Amino acid sequence: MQHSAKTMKDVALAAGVSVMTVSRAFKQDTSVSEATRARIRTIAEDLGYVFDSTAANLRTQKTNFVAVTIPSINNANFADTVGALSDRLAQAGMQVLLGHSGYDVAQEEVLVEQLLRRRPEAIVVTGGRHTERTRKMLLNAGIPVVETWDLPDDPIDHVVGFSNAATMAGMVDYLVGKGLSRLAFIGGDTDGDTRGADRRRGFVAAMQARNLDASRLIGAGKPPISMREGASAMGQLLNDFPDTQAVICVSDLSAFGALTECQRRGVRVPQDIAIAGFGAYEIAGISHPTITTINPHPRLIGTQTAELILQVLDAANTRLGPQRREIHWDLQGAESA
Amino acid sequence: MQHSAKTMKDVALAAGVSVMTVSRAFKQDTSVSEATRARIRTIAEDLGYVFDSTAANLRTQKTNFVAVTIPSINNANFADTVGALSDRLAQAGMQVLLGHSGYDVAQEEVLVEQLLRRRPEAIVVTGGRHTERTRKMLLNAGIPVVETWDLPDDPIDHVVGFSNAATMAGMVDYLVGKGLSRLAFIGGDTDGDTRGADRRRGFVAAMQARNLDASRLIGAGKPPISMREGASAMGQLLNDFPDTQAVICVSDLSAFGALTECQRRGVRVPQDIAIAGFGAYEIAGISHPTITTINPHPRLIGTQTAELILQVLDAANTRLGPQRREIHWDLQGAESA
DNA sequence: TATGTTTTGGTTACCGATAACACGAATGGT
DNA sequence: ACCATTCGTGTTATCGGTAACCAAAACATA
Repeated sequence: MQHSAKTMKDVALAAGVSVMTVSRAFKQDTSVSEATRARIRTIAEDLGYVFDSTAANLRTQKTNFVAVTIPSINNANFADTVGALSDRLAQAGMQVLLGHSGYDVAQEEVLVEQLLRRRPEAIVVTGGRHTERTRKMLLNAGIPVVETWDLPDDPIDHVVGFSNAATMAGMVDYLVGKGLSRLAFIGGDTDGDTRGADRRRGFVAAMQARNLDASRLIGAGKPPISMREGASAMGQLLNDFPDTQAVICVSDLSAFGALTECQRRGVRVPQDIAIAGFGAYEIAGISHPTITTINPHPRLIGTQTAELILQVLDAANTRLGPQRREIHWDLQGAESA
Repeated sequence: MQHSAKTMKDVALAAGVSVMTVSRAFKQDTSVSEATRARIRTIAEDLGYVFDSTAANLRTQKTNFVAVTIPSINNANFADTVGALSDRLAQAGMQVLLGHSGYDVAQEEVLVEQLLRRRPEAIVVTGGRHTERTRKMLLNAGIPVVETWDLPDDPIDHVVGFSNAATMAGMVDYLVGKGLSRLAFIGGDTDGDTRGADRRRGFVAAMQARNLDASRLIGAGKPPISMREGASAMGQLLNDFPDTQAVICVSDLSAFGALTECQRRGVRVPQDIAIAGFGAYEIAGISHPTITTINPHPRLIGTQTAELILQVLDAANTRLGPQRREIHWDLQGAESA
């Protein structure tokens, strides 16, 4: 069964034509008669020939790869973005080369280097904070770079994202507008999750701007924060700051965990304490009560990124400058706050 | 900024050595002095040179790619498997090339063809049901093939999985052991999700084997079934078969949706109706009540698959036969059933 | 010092496709 | 019937690395 892999040469031989003709038969290229093309295709299929992209990539200097890094593959938000990105790029015949950095910029650096070796035609990174060397590699790569899920002050190239800090300001305003002022924040206790850290900073800044106490910060463990960690953080919050009126969690997963902890303790949500999350995960819309959250439209980030890439690659000759697409997030008021 | 990409030739020129020496400096190859290797590495970094795998892959006929197809990227179970697989393979310098088929075997066929063009050194597919042409392509590929998340009767090559039907038999036994006999099943209403369909068939077979009525099957929509669809299916079940004692859902997500529907209707779980899920998603362990579920150990499937691949590739000369690793699932008895 | 061995680095050909160019045959307009 | 296009196909060189082979230098041993 372990055949040596067939090449175009084998097909050419079997079809009695030159290798070049076989090559042509596998493309849109009109310079082959329909008759020979069909014949070659059939022969190729019969022989079990599979086109070798590797060789074509080298010759044409085009890989049809778009590299993508995300913090974790096991996160519905990022998965949504990658899914949408991948589907849209597939329509244009491009393939996603995915890597995950484990919420670690040092790991991201290793990953970016590995991915660039594969000569992708564009690269998408999640977030706007990177090591110095990562920045340098991305700048030198000579391909479009898109930073997503963030709105960096000093972008490397293109940006498709939103301000994590602004979402927190929006949520603080929403809660304050409901007459709640003793607010807390539950998030990771390191800056490994740079977007989570941005949200925490955004919370603190928004509170201070309104002359409110911003010291109720609960560290829930190493990012990403799970439901379970959200629950234990809520336990800690209820013990340490029993008069807290509302808590913003770094994600809906921790928010749901927090909610279950309240249920276990008989604390009513939102009457005794309001809970808000982030991400508009499906659970936010179906839990009981439903969770107030921020929808950053992950799929939209994916499609917009894909379309930006296709547009930039298409206009490569026209020298299109860095593009910036801001995604408008929504605050989904629901039952929990 | 749009430099033309540097090649080894540029580095060789700058370092005053031959291209071959540069090539050697980038490998374990001992036939270069440590002094020149360090010098070349430094010069390369300064020039912003990035190694081109494409060329190396063509020459060596090795890509370090392992292709993987999953039904959906947005599924915590498959994400766990891919994450574990990817991490383990990365240790061996291999990279995962991921594609998703949208729970559609025709789409899987397209995907497999695309992936094989990239000349992966092994390919992992989820499930044991494929189109005839997919089977043929995989058989002809001349690389190790691993079918996962299933235990096919007629495997293509290697297998790392478990019997979906057996898990349902186990769950039926568990529920019957609790004195419940009027059981229902909630799942997708097409066979798009082949593993889900296997579980439904397993449920029916197990019921019939125990002389129980297996007609309480609720179709919840096109796979994958969401929490929301689980909720509406539960509504339908409560209306159509009000005396049902327990329901098995095709996944924990639909089980959780079903649970929330019960909460909305004031139906007590498990006193009025017991609910069981599948997958051991995090939510099963933290919802209130916690959900009785099957843990198929998704990460274990990933690491076992990775190790099988490394072992088989390593022993390529030794002609190792098809391997079959059965993953032992656990029934996690919890509060909901 | 002479000879054998190891280390280090260079030369050439090649992986499997395709761009660029070439050329004979078919087609068309007058 | 003649010359200009267009069409269909072949030939050659090439993409950027590396295997295989080779040669000079460095080192070791008698």
